Amino acid sequence: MNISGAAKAAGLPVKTVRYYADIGLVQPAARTAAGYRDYDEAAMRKLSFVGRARGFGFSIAQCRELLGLYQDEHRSSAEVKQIASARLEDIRAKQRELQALHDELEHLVGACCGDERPDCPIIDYLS
Amino acid sequence: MNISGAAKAAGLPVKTVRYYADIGLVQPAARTAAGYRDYDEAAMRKLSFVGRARGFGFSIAQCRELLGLYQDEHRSSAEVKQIASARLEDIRAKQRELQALHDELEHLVGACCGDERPDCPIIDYLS
DNA sequence: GTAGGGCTACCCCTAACTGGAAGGTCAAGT
DNA sequence: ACTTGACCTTCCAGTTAGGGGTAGCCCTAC
Repeated sequence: MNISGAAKAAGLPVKTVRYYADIGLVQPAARTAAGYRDYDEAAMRKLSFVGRARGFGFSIAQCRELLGLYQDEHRSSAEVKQIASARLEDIRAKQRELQALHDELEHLVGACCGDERPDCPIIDYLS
Repeated sequence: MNISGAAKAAGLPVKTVRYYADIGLVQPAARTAAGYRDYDEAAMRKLSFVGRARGFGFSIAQCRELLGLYQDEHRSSAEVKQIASARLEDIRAKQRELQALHDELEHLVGACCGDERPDCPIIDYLS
């Protein structure tokens, strides 16, 4: 399978798949005589795996780690769980931060009458 | 006031203040004979304003826009409210996205027993 | 006069791509 | 056989919002 086929199958942009090959995250199985990247079943499964993990917000480094575990017959589920748990805690921290921001900004937006006059509690608050 | 004084007053790193000057977001009032950036009251108020707006997650481009309104005697509060409302909607969208991610990942982490065995629902799900 | 700290510009680095240019390749149509 | 257009390659540059480090002035205090 050439790069556009593999990209389509994994639901990723071609540029991204090329990028993953460049950084050694997911290498094509081979190159054709003309130098085209050639993806086999296994490589395409890895692409999909990474695509899904990225969708979950795992970083490239974390994807590399997960991919190592994915390919490791002797992995323990504890290792995977630890990475996922850390990511879950990241998400919770981000949620708390966003909530505080949301509440404050909502308060400001609610206090601004939004008419023609230049008086604005949002500007006042930021000043 | 020199750059470190202005930075301290605005609660920003010196590098950041220099960066804001470089991109024309907040220019110093003048340069000394030696080429040092010189911040007056107005410039320092703008620095603080931007610092606070950045703390709210407004992008540099949005800060530029807000700063324009901040300095505009004839602004309407509606313009400001619109920018802040858009940002609020950004935050809400991000929150919804994070919540979905959180729930899914929490489910996966909960389903993983996390022991020595290689069987792992997280890996299974990503594959 | 010299030691120290502060200031300047300059360049490279980050994450994870994205866009574009220049050039080679492939398959279909004429 | 030739051409066209889509596809592939590599490489370079840019994105956000600065951070880190260096070399070389500058200013103040002792």
